[in-house]
Amino acid sequence: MPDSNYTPQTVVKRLPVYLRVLDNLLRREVEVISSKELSSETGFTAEQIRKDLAYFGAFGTRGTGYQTSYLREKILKIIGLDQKTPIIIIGAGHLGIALTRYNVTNNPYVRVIAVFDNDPEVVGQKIMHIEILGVSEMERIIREYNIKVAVLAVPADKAQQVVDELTGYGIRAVLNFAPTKINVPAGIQVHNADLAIELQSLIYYSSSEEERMNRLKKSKEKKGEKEIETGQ
Amino acid sequence: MPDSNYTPQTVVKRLPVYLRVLDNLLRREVEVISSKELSSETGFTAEQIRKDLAYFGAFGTRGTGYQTSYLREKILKIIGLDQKTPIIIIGAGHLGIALTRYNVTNNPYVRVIAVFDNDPEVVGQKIMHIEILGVSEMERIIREYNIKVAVLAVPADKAQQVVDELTGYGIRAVLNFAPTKINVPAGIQVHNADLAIELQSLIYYSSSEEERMNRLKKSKEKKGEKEIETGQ
DNA sequence: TAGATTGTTAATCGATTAACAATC
DNA sequence: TAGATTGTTAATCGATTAACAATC
Repeated sequence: MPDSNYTPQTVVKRLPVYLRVLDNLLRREVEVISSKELSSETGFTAEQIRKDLAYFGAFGTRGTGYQTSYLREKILKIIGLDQKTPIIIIGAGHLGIALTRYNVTNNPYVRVIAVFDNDPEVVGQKIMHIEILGVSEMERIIREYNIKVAVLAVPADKAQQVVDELTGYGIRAVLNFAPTKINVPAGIQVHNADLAIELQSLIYYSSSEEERMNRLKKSKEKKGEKEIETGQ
Repeated sequence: MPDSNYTPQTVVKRLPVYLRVLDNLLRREVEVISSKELSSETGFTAEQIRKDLAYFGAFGTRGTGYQTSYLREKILKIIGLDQKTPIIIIGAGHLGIALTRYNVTNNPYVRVIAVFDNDPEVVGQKIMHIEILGVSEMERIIREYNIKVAVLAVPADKAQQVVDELTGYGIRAVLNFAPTKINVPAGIQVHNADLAIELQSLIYYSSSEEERMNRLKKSKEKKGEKEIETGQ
């Protein structure tokens, strides 16, 4: 029963793109924007943009378009970015450090409260002004700051165990960079940001259609042979 | 005209997941696996897995399942990972460095040929054993190693310009970490791995359905008020 | 042969695109 | 009023799920 207020995930994923474009437009002091112009800025169709926004309300003016700053405010509210979201990052390896720096410098909508690691060598150090804490401090920090969102940058073999802990402490959404499937109770969101998988699926497209078809043909032929060999 | 050999992108994105699971199974010396078991390892349905594989051929044995090592070989061929793919990484900032290390240590299917940066301070340094070269060397390296895949980790305002160069030198697929839309000629693939956007869409789900509905309601009410205020 | 599981076709579901009335 | 553009409903497209015959 997808209740009447259900919004497809595919729509939700586009909202931050709209937000970014609106931020850029405001910087350029563009005060009004049509769905057609938003289309050329985002790469999504104008129809899709209008339909996406219609899930949440009617924010435009017929004949004119959308008031940039007003639409931005609305989208901020819809996503829940009207206040800075406190987040934590688990894992202070190279990726964890890069993600911390990235979010501190480039993501104005979140506040990185702390980074956690189990290596005593790095605990106590700082990434920019953010402290690296031992994992034993996780529960305290999560509860103290009422943190709901965690970024996971730990090795694959530690990921499930860490997420079990996190959900136990009240975390509701995890951005998982560990290359492994994670099981969570209903209602908890895990989004996978699997860099190796992204790259590998891209490699599929890096050969021409012709090369792919040749590989495929060879694949099918070999299967044929194999069946004959073993089929007797 | 989606020709008969066209494979949906959504299927291609699942192939590396199958590959990873098969790698793990082989390590555990599991020799045969059913679509049902693959389902529990991947989180995709058994029907979907069988249908995905059917795009490329018939690799299983009815009544038995799939031979792990054979299916792995086939998927390697399909994606084009049967030989190590040479890639380059553009941008030796924190993210570029993290991506380089990550792929060198964790992605056995690619070989990072070089990292490029325009900062003379970092050019000449090494990340693990990989050299950081000036961007003026890009063309030479791309042509010398016949590189088709690039990972882009440069600031947003440099991204389009760099990609224009890359495609000019023969790059056919770009994994873009820069938070901006990139325009490319037909036939060139750009996949966006936008970390801030991933995180922001996750934040949407970090509040409960109730909280979201409240925000939404408020949003719609305010819009209502606004219409009344300005509608006279 | 009986049991299991694939490969494939048909049915369903969901998302995108097209069309257009509403309205600024 | 004429032109423009939204918001919304209907049509289309594509992907997932269900069903089942083929076959090991």
